[in-house]
Amino acid sequence: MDWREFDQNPVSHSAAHHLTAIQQLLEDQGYARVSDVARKLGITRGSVSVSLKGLRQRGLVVEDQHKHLGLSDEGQRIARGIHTKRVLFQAFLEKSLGLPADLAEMDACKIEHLVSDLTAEALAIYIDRREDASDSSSDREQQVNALEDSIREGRVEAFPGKEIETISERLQSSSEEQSKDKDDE
Amino acid sequence: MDWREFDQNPVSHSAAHHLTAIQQLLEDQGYARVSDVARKLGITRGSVSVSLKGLRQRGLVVEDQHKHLGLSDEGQRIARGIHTKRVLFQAFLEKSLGLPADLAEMDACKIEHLVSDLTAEALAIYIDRREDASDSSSDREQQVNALEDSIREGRVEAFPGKEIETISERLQSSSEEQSKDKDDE
DNA sequence: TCCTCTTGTTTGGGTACCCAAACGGGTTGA
DNA sequence: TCAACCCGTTTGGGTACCCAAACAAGAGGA
Repeated sequence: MDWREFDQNPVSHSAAHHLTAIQQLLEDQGYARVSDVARKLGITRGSVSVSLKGLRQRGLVVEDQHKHLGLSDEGQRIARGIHTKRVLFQAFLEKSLGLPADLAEMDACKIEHLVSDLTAEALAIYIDRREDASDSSSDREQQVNALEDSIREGRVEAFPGKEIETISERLQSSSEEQSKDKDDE
Repeated sequence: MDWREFDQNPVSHSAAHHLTAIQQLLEDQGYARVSDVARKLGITRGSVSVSLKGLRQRGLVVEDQHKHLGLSDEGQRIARGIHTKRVLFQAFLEKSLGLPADLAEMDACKIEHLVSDLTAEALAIYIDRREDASDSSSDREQQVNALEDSIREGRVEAFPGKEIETISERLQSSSEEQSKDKDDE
């Protein structure tokens, strides 16, 4: 598998944030201009101007006669998809893994545009089923406690600690067995 | 929160793969040279030569008198961490979310270097607890079935479909409630 | 010895981002 | 009317990657 698949995504990290920024500005204030996007993303107007030129050529962003920005159908679809992925991952990291909200937000932001649609779909189904099935609050509490124990013991300081690496090795060897079984078929 | 945190990671996607490639080559064949790394990553020797110059300056990669590459302690720690994260995420995507192995591998590869150590730690704990707790095979089967239903219904074609977006909206509004509660305190 | 192969490096070109700075067009208050 | 200001765009510079191509150095085989 080519490890460089990462940069042949539908949209880059930068593009993802430009699109979602426009979408959010439209929701919040009814319009979006280059300056608004620049302010929201914390970069210069010049950078946004250039980036949007590309997105306009790709047909994701449109502009009316008053320099007001909008999203094409495809642009909307992409922006919605990214937003959905962010929400799903943030919720999973926070509620299932027990991570603090700010860290969950940051990690979700980093990966939102990278994961495939099918992965997001599967995560949604997974979260949905867990929520129905059990008293998730006590579940989450247990996870938070386990995590805090781990932090207290200082394992995270030198990642990966011994315990986590044992788990990782076990997972790896079990998946190797599986692929061996597959070869035997 | 600054959305550009993504590029101020300990190592870039490229660097991550250079380091893990060296580590794996050392395991597999006992040595690693520029050409070996280039072959493994599918890029030219020239690119690897330049990239490794930077990693050597950062003290992550070392070189003996015979042009044989190695990892410093810090380099080893980073490579091990990335590898561990890849294994954890791949296992989660495949076994808990029921994704096909190749997709799980691809998505894990994309995010392995981005997630924080604490997130990986939490995921390890999470996986570990689930494995002990329940008959995970039937769990996984259920998840796979649910996912296949979803695919059959063609929801993934136009991501995000209605159902998944409903879940996402619910998650979002519940987390907004939470932060409102926090403000009231 | 000489030819050939492999190896590692350097160089010039390309892409995708970012910034700072300058410029031209509007709007607005004095 | 005109200076002050905000807008969007363009331009030159910087970083981090990639490639292709040219080079020098070493290792062998004929």
